[in-house]
Amino acid sequence: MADKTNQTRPSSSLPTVRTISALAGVSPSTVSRALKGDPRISEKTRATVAAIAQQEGYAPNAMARGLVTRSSGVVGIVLGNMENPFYGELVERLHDRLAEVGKYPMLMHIGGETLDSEAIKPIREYQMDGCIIAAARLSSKAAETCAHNRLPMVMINRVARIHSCAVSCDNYAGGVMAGDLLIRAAHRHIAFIAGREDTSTSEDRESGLHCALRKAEMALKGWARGYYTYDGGFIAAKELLAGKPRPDAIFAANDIMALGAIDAVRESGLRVPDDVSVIGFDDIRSACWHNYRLTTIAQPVDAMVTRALALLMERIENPGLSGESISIQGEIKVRASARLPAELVETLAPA
Amino acid sequence: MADKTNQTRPSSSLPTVRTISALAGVSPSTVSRALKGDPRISEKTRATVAAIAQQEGYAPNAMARGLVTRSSGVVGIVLGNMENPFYGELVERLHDRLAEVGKYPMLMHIGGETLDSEAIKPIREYQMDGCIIAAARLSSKAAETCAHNRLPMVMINRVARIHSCAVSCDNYAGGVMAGDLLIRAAHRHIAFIAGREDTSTSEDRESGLHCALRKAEMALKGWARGYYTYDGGFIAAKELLAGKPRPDAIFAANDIMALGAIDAVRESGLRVPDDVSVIGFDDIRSACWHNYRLTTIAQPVDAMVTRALALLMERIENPGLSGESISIQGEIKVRASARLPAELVETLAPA
DNA sequence: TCTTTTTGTGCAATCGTATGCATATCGCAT
DNA sequence: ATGCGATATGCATACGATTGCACAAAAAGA
Repeated sequence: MADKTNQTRPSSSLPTVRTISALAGVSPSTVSRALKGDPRISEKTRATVAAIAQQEGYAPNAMARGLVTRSSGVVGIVLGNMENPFYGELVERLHDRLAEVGKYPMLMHIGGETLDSEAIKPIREYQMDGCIIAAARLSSKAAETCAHNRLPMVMINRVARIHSCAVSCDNYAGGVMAGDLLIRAAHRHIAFIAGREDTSTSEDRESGLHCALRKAEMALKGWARGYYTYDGGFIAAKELLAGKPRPDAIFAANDIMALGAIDAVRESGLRVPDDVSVIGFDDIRSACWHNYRLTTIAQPVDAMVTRALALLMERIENPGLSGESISIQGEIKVRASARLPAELVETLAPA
Repeated sequence: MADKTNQTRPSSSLPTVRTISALAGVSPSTVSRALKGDPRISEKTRATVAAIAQQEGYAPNAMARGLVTRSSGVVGIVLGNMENPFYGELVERLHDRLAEVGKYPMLMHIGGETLDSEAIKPIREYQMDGCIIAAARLSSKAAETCAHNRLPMVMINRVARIHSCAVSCDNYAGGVMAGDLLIRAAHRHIAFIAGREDTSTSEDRESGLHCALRKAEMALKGWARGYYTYDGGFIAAKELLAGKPRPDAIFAANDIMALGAIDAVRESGLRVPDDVSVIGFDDIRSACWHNYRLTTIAQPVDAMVTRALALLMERIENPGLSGESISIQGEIKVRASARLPAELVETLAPA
């Protein structure tokens, strides 16, 4: 009489709760409860079920589970252009942290100019639990889309303009640090290389620089857009170096532009930092390559990822929570691409 | 009497086939068929249903669909260490191509030394349709796991040692090209910087180099391991340069090691390519930075991705297909980091 | 011995979509 | 009028796990 409920599937299929329940002589519901540690199940049953599940190589079907629990366990990661290796590093850590809380990352890439509905289709189809937006550009649009779908979302490396969550490095403070260092090193003609239009990261870093300049009663002596790319930074620096007076320091809104700027300075027959100091932002791996030794503001990636996921998880559990912005202080990494202030030189000299 | 089947859900929930079917006055099955273009549904009905679905912002639930079709639409991408920006570029294109065929990428990262069961859990839980392995290391283990789960899989940038699919650049031919170029440029002391242990990419590139050397009746004059990292390449090059006779050319198994090598050469007070030529492999973005202008073998990433996905899709549709290895010819990018052969110089001189 | 409580399991419905099969409707030839 | 093939649609079930509720068995109390 148990034939109907206990029929085991042909062994070609993967084991299901029913396979396990039949083998353990209990009901499917007991198997389900035992496997997730429901306290109502006796220790003995739990052990039996666990052993059989292990032996049969059972893995619960996430789709079936998601269907009934209304939680897919999938978190979307929206990425823009991957030219900047910073995002690769970010993704790597996001993945690892997500895995710790049992979520899995599905990649979404918005490469082009537009955020078409095609790109965000998976967030609805897969009933994503939440979304992390790590694209500097188009992130407001992506955020709107998430909000519209009532999807918990947190932006990373971007401040919230609309009602939403965001975690970023304190870009303004970073800009101030960079500016201060340059000013203390007696630079008089400081220029800035901006990222793409409408990116708060670039704007805030620039504002910080302006703040530092203002305190020293100085003004920005050059400005060019580098579009967050190496080539953009190179061209922007070339342009700045052709200006009069020629800048003696360049602060770029991110590291790859700064590296491009260093190469431009050198190609112009000038030396870094003797003739022109260069400071970047991010502290990507290549920033500490021997050829560059880029002084830069390091983004606290670990802390940012940790806080971002905390915010996200809170909102997945409680969708009613309101938006929250966190900005974390970065750390200036003093390397060789920027001239040192006299007082620092003295400190370091004895070594 | 239609109350039971036609009850619309509270508007807080997302629309489902039933919502649409109630609004369109047809059955859920008709909605399902209409939306996926089943020819049995009349044009009129299809139009009505499509319009309502559009208006209600309906998106089919991928989990429910996956449950019944036994196909999740999810393809796993197994990544190793992301230090090499090559993988970032690869992932970007993989995503875009997958989207074209209606598959979505879920990231799996195997950072550590071991490929623990935790890392591959999602492939079973999410009933992935297939898997792309883009990790140089541990890929055999990952492949074994896939095979064990009867999961269609293709390795990329890695040749198949076991019964499975793989798409790679023709690493051997690339090694030959690099070797030939160096030999034709009259280099006499050629050294090699290897990647990590047990990676076919590194071994095949080295074999190609050896082949070229043999043809010219020469022998390798230096060998060091660079572990596929910038620092590794730097240290390896330092070591090679300290050897006697000092190499006048270095071929590194990938670009970041080559960049490290260039920096090491320069830090040793030597010039590239005047004193030492350097050739890399991959053609990552930073290879064409002005400071390096690295001569390298460009991997045909687009073609590799295209072929890899074709293989994968074939095997998703027909799991019985046997393993297949594809290797695609790379292209040598002649830049400034390697001295040019006399005949090439003449060709280029007039320009 | 008979309740009452506690503890452990099972039943059955549910999530949203897909699909084999039955059926209704129509046109058209017999 | 009857039968037949097309064409278009609905019914019912399956996919696999979860969970509210009912219920059985054992333990505790009267």
